[in-house]
Amino acid sequence: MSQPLDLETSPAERRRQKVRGAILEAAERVFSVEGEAGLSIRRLAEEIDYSPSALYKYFGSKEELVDELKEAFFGRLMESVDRAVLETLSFDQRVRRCFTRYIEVAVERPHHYLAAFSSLGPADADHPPGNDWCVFQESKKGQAFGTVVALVQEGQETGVFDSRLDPFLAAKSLWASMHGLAQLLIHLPGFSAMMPDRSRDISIKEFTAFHVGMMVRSLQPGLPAQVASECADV
Amino acid sequence: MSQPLDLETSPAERRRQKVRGAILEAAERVFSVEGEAGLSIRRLAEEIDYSPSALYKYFGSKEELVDELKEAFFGRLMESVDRAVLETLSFDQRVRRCFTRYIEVAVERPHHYLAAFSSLGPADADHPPGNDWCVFQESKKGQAFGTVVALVQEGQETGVFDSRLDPFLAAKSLWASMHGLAQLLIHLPGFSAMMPDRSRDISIKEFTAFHVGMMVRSLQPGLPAQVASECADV
DNA sequence: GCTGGGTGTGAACAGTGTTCACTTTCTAAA
DNA sequence: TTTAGAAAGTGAACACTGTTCACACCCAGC
Repeated sequence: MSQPLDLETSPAERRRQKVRGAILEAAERVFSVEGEAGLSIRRLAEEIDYSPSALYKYFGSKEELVDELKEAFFGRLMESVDRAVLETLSFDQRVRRCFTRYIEVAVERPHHYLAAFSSLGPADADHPPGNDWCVFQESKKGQAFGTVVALVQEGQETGVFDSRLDPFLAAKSLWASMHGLAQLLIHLPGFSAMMPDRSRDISIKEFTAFHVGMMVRSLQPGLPAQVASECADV
Repeated sequence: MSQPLDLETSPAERRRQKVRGAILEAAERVFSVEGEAGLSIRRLAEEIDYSPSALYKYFGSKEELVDELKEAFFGRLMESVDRAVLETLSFDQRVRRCFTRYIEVAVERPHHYLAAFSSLGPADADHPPGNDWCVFQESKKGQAFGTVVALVQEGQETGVFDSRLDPFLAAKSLWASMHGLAQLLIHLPGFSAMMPDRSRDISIKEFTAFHVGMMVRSLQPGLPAQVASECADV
């Protein structure tokens, strides 16, 4: 799209990238609206006026193509969260903004978000043990997670978060809570509004603020000892 | 299976239910291991020695069949959680047990859990507004949710939970947190074990306990006023 | 100009869910 | 008991899907 037209590449290569880009662009367009279900090789081929088999000269498989969309989405997600971290706000506001952004991006592009987390299905059963953390840390998912860990640690150093909590465990817990809300907001239409008394409607924005508030509460110090110890002790 | 052989039904009807049961049984068997992806009408037909088209005399579509599996799963999930609520334990233990069970059941049958929450996809865009809560409350999902609301209210009445929190909002937040952990545990193999220092491995059980602990923390009273108000105020 | 490798294509394969005309089987009424 | 009709079961087909492969094409480098 706005790539700094590489002068090193040959015309043939540039032409190839042009077609590749067109495929990805069409895929992105379809995927945004209909998700992976509505994305078929034949439809994509039709959309860019090529034969279905031509696409296999550019992508090894449909999965490979979709993976590229997911990767690009992760980039946007991380960038959006990181931007929130860098804003000059109070720590409390920064934390809240960070979590809120995550939810916002997920809800804005529901198909992307869902696909991104359905990649590693239960199909690959028992994963190869060992350098899980290493490969994770280098991925975009891992980088985003690192941001959360740093945020927790900052809070602990300044005393607004309970320093007895393991920052990594806490970050994973926070991630789970965020992920859960994003999933429910996407899958259950009207999840946020769903209330027994109809007196007031609760928007996604409002419920997200509440949920983020609960997440922040869970990190705060000054709780009765008997409970706090049970929680911190894994 | 162990249905109290209804004497009211005709032999034909009983025979029909037998075949229907065989289909569901085969479907359950395949679905448990391979999920919806591995479940095909033709394969199911093969497994019960019928022709593929015969299944359509028992189920309107594949989706209808899978829905029945999901519904049955929800029954087991709710039953399992309800059993935890009824155990004679301290309130704190009861709450923890309840949430933990939810995660356990989800992880035990990952394909069922995932399918159960991918039913209402973003496909049905803007849902018909109105009696959301009513239809929800009557569903099995809704009943399970009601259990959580009651639990929160009990905690508030006995003073262990912050009474300023809206019990319905809190319950939804808790549900989101549970759901998120279940999803991540299923989708990201080794999510619980994933830690930077390899000194100790963290099992699913251990991390679940920690996460549930965080959830309980978020409900507790006695927090600094300025934060608590922000949280309670949606 | 020729040659070779990358580009594009149509046909085909093995799947999928689903439908439909058709036969068989069993049930219930005459 | 015979018979009409509903229910059960079937094979072939339709419209899809992802993917492969032999073939034609076109364009760059010799």
